[in-house]
Amino acid sequence: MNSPDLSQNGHASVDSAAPATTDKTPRTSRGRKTLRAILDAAVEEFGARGYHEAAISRIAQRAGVAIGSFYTYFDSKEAIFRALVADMSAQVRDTVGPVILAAPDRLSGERAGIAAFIGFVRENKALYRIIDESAFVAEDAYRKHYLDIAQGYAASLTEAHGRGEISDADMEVRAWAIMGMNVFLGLRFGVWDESQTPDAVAAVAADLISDGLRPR
Amino acid sequence: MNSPDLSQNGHASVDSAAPATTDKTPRTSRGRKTLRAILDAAVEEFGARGYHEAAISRIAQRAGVAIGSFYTYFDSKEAIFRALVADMSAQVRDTVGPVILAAPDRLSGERAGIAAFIGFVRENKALYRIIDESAFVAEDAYRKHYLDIAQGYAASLTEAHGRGEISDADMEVRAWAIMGMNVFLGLRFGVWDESQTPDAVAAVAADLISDGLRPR
DNA sequence: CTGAAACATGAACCAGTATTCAACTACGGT
DNA sequence: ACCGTAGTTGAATACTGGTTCATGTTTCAG
Repeated sequence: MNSPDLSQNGHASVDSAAPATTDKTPRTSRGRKTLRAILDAAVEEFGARGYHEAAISRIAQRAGVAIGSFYTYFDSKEAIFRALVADMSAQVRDTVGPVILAAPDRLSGERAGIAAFIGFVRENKALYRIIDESAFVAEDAYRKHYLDIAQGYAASLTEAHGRGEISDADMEVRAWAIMGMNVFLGLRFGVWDESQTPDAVAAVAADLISDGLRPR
Repeated sequence: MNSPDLSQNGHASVDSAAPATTDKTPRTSRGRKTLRAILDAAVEEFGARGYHEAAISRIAQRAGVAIGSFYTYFDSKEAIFRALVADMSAQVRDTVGPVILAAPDRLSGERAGIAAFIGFVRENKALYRIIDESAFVAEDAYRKHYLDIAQGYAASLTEAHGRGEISDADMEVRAWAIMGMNVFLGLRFGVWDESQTPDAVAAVAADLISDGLRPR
């Protein structure tokens, strides 16, 4: 495959002993700048037109470089798309995760997390679309994204249960249920329509997660 | 656009006074048979390869007809895809809706509905994928699909609240949250993995919807 | 300064495939 | 039996856009 190492701040890049024959990671600051430009252009292009309508030539144009330069940094259209998916998958986790953890208890963390997610989506509509489309372009990356999140989510739910904060049940199913909620609310109230505040939506959703529909 | 009328049993086909100049609806039983074959082949092809990888030539081949025959019934690749989306959108509603309504009360209906949905997904994986991909191929159809469902859903939640079966809150947000739950559970436990029974998953989800996470 | 490694360029190549169309065959009513 | 309409056929057309590559230019360590 061979893509430049995009890992910013920390996230170990798991290059399992790559023979480094054709490492596409830039070595000079000029290269890094070009890569950055291509990446940003790609987010715009993929976000605006979707994977298949997006054209490498247009990405290059947006980035202000020649087509050939694109291939200096990425092996293919799919390669850069995958890089973007992985990059933004990490961004979502790094944005929402800490917010949930910072809360005093699980239930209030849930609420803060949803609000943070909707806010993130509003600021990153293109990236949101990219992850969704990866289901059809790079299914394994898509699965990994949600499987990873769900796993972490289920684990923290189990912990919360250990502390007596939430009731008992299959935490994996719950994790997927709550993830689905978040994603759809993000689409509806983050991407499609911003007339409601993230907090208002999060309040309703968190209340549903905490107490359900049943009348008191 | 001009596509053949796929509406089975009832569902009014809203052909707003089409000049009928080029109606593609088959007029003979031979034609109906061919159309059916093309439709079935298209579901297979789109389901297996996704919209962009799918080829009209391959659909024709699967259906056992010539490429030209495809264009006897559909104006374009996108047209048949949209027809499939609309068709299956109706199928989902007609399958799950009645199950929910048949339940004695909203909360138990919720559970039956989720189980029915997961069951439906397992029997119709291809169609499930088609609806999801419509977000990128025919966004308006995708929006309509979920907006319609959410609307009906919110309305019935409001009714249930009127009957005192559920608590008060923004029903549209709730509808979207529950839809998202369903979709993700359908993906995870219907498409990706069938090791759990739909009923088991539905039980956990319905319990979450009814009583939330909070320990009793 | 200097040469090798990095990086940049974009025309040309090429594969895939949606759609058209002109010729042909089957059907159904009279 | 006959004719007009419905349906069938698949080679040819047309176009898009990913990828390659041979030829420059820039960077930077020594």
